[in-house]
Amino acid sequence: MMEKKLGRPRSEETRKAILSAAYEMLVENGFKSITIEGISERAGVSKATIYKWWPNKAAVVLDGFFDATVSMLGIPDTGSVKEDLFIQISSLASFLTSSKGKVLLELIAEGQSDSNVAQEYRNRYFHPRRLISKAILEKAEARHELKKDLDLELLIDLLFAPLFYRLLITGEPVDPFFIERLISYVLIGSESD
Amino acid sequence: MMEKKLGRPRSEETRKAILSAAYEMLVENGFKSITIEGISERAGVSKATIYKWWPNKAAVVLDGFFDATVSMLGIPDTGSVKEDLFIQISSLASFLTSSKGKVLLELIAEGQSDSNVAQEYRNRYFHPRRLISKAILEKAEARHELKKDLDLELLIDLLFAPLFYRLLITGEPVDPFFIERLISYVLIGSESD
Amino acid sequence: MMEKKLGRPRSEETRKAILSAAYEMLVENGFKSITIEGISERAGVSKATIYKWWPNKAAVVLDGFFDATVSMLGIPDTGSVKEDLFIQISSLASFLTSSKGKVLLELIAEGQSDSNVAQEYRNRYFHPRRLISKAILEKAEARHELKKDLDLELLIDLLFAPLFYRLLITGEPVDPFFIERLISYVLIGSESD
Amino acid sequence: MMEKKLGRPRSEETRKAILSAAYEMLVENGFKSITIEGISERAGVSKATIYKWWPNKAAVVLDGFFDATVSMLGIPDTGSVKEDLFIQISSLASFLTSSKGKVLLELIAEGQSDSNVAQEYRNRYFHPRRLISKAILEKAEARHELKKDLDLELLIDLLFAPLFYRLLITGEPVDPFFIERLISYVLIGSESD
DNA sequence: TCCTAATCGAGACGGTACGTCTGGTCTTGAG
DNA sequence: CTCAAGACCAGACGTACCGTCTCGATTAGGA
Repeated sequence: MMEKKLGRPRSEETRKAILSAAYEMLVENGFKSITIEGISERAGVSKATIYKWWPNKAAVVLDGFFDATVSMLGIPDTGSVKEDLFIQISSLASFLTSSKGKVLLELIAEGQSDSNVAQEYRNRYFHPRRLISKAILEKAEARHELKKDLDLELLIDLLFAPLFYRLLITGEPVDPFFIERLISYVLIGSESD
Repeated sequence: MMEKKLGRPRSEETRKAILSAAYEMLVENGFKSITIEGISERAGVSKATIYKWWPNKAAVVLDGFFDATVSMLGIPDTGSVKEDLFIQISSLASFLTSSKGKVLLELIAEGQSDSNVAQEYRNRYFHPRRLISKAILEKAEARHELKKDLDLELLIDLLFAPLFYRLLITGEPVDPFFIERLISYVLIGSESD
Repeated sequence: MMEKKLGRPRSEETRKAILSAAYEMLVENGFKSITIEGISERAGVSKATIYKWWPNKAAVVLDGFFDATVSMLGIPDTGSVKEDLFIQISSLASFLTSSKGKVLLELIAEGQSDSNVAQEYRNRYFHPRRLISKAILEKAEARHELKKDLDLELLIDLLFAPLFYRLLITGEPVDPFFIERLISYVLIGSESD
Repeated sequence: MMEKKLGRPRSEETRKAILSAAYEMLVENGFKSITIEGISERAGVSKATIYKWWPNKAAVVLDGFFDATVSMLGIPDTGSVKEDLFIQISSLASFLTSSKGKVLLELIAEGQSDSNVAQEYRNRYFHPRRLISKAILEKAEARHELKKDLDLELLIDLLFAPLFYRLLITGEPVDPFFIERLISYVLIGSESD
């Protein structure tokens, strides 16, 4: 019934050193420039140890990223959908446009050719945040701020997709004014009365 | 005053061989698996020749891709915005979900770490298509199908962003039913009267 | 005054398992292919245990070899030097050309870069056998089969060196006919009267 | 009929740099301590280039050794077999006991587990020298210094084997006095009259 | 029966070198 | 001047063993 733990236990210190090294290098020079050899050197750790616990570069880097990006994820609750959404979307936008957020975009890029990576950022990043958005909208629904029977999933897509569209594709700026207009427009069709 | 063209002229045959080789390999195994060495071998061309005319892998591959994807780009004109948009968005969606379209997503991914690539697909792919969308909406405006003073740029973002959001990030399906709901919802706030 | 033997005593079973594993692997695939890791696995023993008792690979392997090659070493005594020598040299030759003997040649090879190894095979293999050869020759001297005041050491070198010369260097065969001629020629200059 | 020589020709400079580096390291620290990586670094050459032209470490090192050890190989001709042999054997002995000669012993060692190596030193080193010994003995035969119908091959084995036997196995010294006695004893059975 | 001390297995770890691969540059001679 | 052929450097890849190191479980004799 009990799991046996034979042999020398895995060093937590080493694990952290690897993840920090990976994350630092990620922020400094971007995903593309990272090498396992570099991580190993920076972390003062043997390459073999890295390969022992992670199958490839993407896996280490993802772990490093999410290990460092454990955030609060509080649900804003001002009493107004618009404000709640503005808070959530703004904070996402300012993260994405920071140097740390750039990394997330690179991981999304990596996910196009590595489905494990895609799986990871969906589960570890997008899914939890989507639940929050949904909670915001459901509360608003309960307060009768919104029409009944709205397609909340579509609504969420409409609220978030443009941020990534601009950052990943068109390169247009994502500023508070844009977010303001975005929320306003998307919610027009959803207001009750 | 005239530019002199001394020596052996550049071989058009060679140029085409390189671009086709690049494109074929792109469709077959994806961007990541492409190597200049592979292209050189497949095209029966020296590596040095490739480097002579393109600065790096991404440049050749982009050229190969856009060289092969010269499409019609007709402006749909059914007399109904919804239908026009449905035609344009559907055809984009079916392209993006095809094996050739997958390549575009990979190029977008590549663009996250190589701004030249980003510049290229913006200018050669997205900009022309955006003009068409704008034309559709402006015609509709002229027909008074839409309210005056709409933020057309925002509208276009809202119509296209969700496709890429789903394909690049969430992995949710992009089917005709989704497109239908998307267009409907986005246009609610824009209809005149 | 007495040595204290505190703690758990060394396991004889383990010692044997290591030596047998080493010897088997030695005969199967040769010295070069042996790894401590392999021995440890095959013997069902921890690497650390091996390093506890032997300083390096060569030491274990040597022990394994000599542990398995404890031979009779009887002194032939037919009454005739030639025959006695023929018996001894032939049996050496047939050992050296067997798969087990090949190992001895590999150990000699190893001895060129590891003086401990050289020391070991000299003391544990060659010295005892040289004493026998000397005994044979001294008996013959006592029987007046040989001249007085012969340089027995030189004689022994001349009798054995060619075997190793052929096996280690020239690759020429070492067969009974060769041994016959060898002994005959070497003893010509040594016969009394 | 003509061999075509397409492409960039192999760099002679690079080839030499590799062989010298290999040889220097061989003499300095012995065969065991040599690494391809070390040679590559010392020669200022890419590892890939080394692997392009030589299949493994032994091959490079052998080439380096024989490239550096191109010797005169004159046939001594004093008119006396004993003296001729003494000259040849002495010069071999002093080579073998020098730091450069130690390398040859290490190559012989390597040859025990790599038959290509064995083949090489037989063809490139031992065979030519054996021909000289034979020439010396044949001249002596022609001068009637030696008996007719002697087994010259055996004679040569007896003259050279003890040197290697002592150096490779017993560790006994190989000095002029020993060589003197060796030659004298071996030739006793061969003198005419 | 408990205590003390050494041995042992399992296996993590920092290293070093392996032999391979690709990117990008350079050198030749033919066209 | 262009091109094919192909040699070359740089540097990361992922693997294999090395020899060292915990950790917990065993196994003796002595208290």
